[in-house]
Amino acid sequence: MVTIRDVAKESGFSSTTVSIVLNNAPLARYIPPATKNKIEHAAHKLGYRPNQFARSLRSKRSHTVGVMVFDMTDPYCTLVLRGIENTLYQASYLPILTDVHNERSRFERYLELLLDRRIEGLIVLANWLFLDINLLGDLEKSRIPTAMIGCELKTDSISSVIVDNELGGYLALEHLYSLGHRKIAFIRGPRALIDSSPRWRGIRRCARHYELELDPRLVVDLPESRDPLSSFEAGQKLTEELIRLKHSFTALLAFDDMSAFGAIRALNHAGIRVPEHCSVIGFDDVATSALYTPSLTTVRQPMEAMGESAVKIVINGINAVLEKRNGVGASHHKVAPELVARESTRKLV
Amino acid sequence: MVTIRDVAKESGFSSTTVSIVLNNAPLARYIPPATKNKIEHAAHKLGYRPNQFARSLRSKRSHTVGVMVFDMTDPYCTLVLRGIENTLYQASYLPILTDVHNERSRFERYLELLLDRRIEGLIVLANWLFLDINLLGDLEKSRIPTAMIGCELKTDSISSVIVDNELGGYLALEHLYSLGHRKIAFIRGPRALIDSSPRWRGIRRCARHYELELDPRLVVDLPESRDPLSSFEAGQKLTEELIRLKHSFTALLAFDDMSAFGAIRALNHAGIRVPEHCSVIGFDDVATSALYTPSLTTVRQPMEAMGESAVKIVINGINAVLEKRNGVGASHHKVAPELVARESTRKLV
DNA sequence: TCCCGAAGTTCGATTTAAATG
DNA sequence: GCATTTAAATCGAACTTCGGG
Repeated sequence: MVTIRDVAKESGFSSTTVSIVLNNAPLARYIPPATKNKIEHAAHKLGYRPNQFARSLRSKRSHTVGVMVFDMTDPYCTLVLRGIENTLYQASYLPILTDVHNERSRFERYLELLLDRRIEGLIVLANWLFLDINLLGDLEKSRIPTAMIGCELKTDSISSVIVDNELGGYLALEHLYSLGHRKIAFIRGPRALIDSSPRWRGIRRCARHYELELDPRLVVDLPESRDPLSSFEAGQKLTEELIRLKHSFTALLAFDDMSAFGAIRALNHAGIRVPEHCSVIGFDDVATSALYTPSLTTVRQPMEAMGESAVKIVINGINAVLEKRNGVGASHHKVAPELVARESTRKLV
Repeated sequence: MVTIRDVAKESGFSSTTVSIVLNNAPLARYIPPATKNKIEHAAHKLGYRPNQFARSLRSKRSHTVGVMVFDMTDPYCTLVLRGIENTLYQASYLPILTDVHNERSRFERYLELLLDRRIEGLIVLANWLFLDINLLGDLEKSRIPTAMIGCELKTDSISSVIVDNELGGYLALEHLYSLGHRKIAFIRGPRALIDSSPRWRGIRRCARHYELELDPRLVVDLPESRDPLSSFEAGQKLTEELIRLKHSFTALLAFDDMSAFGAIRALNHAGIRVPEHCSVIGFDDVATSALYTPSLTTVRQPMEAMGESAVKIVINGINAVLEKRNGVGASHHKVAPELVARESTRKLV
C-alpha cells in the first residue's frame, strides 16, 4: 500500500506538505502552484489513496451512518431505504445496514457494534414496531444524532419522521364515502402498534364530519404479531370472518396494504369481486399495490421522502455537533399522506 | 472517551498488560487470574470500548464487507439481502450497503469509496444487470474476495452464485405440460439480460423431451430496460398484444414474476380469468407472489440461501488471504430452483 | 526456561510549532 | 512579518523486545 510518505519521497517534499496540499488545508494558500503540481502528480502516479483508518483516528470522524431496520422483509422498507441511501450518497456518507429482526438482543448487539464503529448518526426504521420503551433509553444515552422513521416520539433527544396517520385515516374513509359507500367494514391495526390508534381516530373524525354511522359489527382488529407479512394472513382470516357473519358491506378499509391484499384474496375466494361487488382501500402504497390485480387504491406514505428527511435531520445534527452548537434539539416531522385512487375502489351503483 | 491508558491507570498495570488481557492474546496465559480480574474490572467500571480506528490501523482489518446492489427497488433484492445480513451477523462482519441505481458512474464512485474503507470482501447483487464487461475489470483489479449473485461468470478471480436458469425454465414448462396445457404463450426475457437465454434453452429442452411444439406466434420478448419494475408494464403490454392477435393459448409462461403480474392484469382486463381460462406461471418467487390474487405459481430462486452462500464464499476468501494460502480460486455455485405450485395454474379441463 | 510485566515502536495521516531565506 | 517548508507530537491500540524474578 502506498502511503503519504511514499508520495513525499517521490515528490521530494515532506509528508506534512503533501498532506497540506492534498487536503487543500488552510496553509495550502502559501504553497506555490509548482509544488502543488509536483505533489499532485506524484500522488496520482503512485495511485495514492489516504488510509481512512489513520485519518479517522486523528479526526475522530467516520463519515458513516448506522441504519437499523426492524424488519427488512417488510415491503415498506424498500423505498425508505432507497431514500436514505440516495441522500447519504449525496452527502458523502456511507450507511452500515443492520436488520434487527424485531429482536431485542439483536438490537442491543447491533447498537453496540455501530457505536464501536463510531457512526456519526443513526437512522432507525421502526415500522411495525411494538414499542419497547427501554429501547429508547439505550438510544438516548448513545448521544448520537438519531432519527426514527415511523414512530411518533415526544423525546427531545431523538428526532422522528412520521406520516400523519390521522389525516391518512380521514382521507381513506372520505374517499370511500365520496364514492357513495355507507356500509363499510374496517380492519384496524393491532392495539399495541403505535400507528393504529391515530388512523382510527382519523376515521372516526371523518365519520363524524359526514355524519356516517360506523357499525361496530363491521370492525375487526389485527392480532399482534412480530411479522409484518402476517398482516396478510390475518387480513384474509378476518375478512372471511366478516363474510361469514353476513353483515353486508360494500367497502372495506384495511389497516395497511398487506391486510388489504389478504382481504381481496378472501373476498375473491368467496366469489365477491373487487371492485365490482366490494371496494377495498389500503394504507402505505407499497410497491406491490400498483402491480396488484386489481391495482390497490391506498393512502400513500411518501416513503422515499421520509428517508431523505431523516437523513437530513441526522446530518444537521452531525454538523451541529461538529460546530459545537449543541443547541439543536430533536425535530419531529409529520408528513402528509396522499390518496392514490386505483382500481380496487369504485362508485357504488 | 476512555482509552486503554485510562484502564491501565485505573488498574495499576501498563497498557501492554491491559491489551494482552482484554484481547486474550497468546501471552495472556502467563498472566495471573488476579491481574486479569483487576484489569477486567477496571475496564468494565470505566466502560472501556476499544477504538476501532486505532485497532484497524494496526491490524489492517475492518471487519466490514461491501454490498453493492444494482437496484434496491427490485423486489428480488429483499430476501437476498436478508440472507447476506444474517450470515454476516453470525460471522461478526458489518455490511456497508450501496445501491448503484444501475448507473456506471455510481458503481465506480461506490467501488472507490468501499475500497477506501478497506472492505475485506465484496458482494455484488447483479440481478437485472445488462452486463458491462468493463465492470468486471474494475472488480478484478480490486484484489478483494468478491462474490457476484445472479450473474454467471467464467472468471476465476470473482466467485458467483446463480440459480440454474435452464433447469428453472425446464421445470416451469414441465409443470404446465403436466397440467395438460399444449397451447402455451411465452414471454421471454430481454435479449441482453444474461438470464434470458438459459431459461429459454431449458424451455426448449423440455419441449423436445415431451415432443411439444412451440408456436413462434405465441413467443414475445421483453424489451430492454434499466428498471426491473418495467417488466410489469411490458408484461402487460405484450400480453394485450398476444390477446389481440387471437392465437389462442391456455397457459402463459412469463420470464419473471413481475411480467407474470403484468400478464395477469392484462388477462383480467380482457375478461380472461386466471386460472379458470388461462394458467400463468412466473419465475423468482418474490414476496408478492404468495400474496397475489390469485397467488402465483412460480419457479423459486432460493434467495436467502443464495445470499448466505455468497457471504460464505467471501468469508472463505478473507480467511484464505489472512492465512496467506492464496490457493483458493473463485468458486461458482449454481443452485437448483424449485417449482412452487399455487393458484395461478390449474389442470386443463 | 518459565512467568510476569513494562518500555518503546509501529500503523498512516493530521496538525502544531518552528525553522528557513 | 512574510512565504515556504518541515520536524515532531498526536490519535489509540497492538506487538516486539527486553529485564527481572
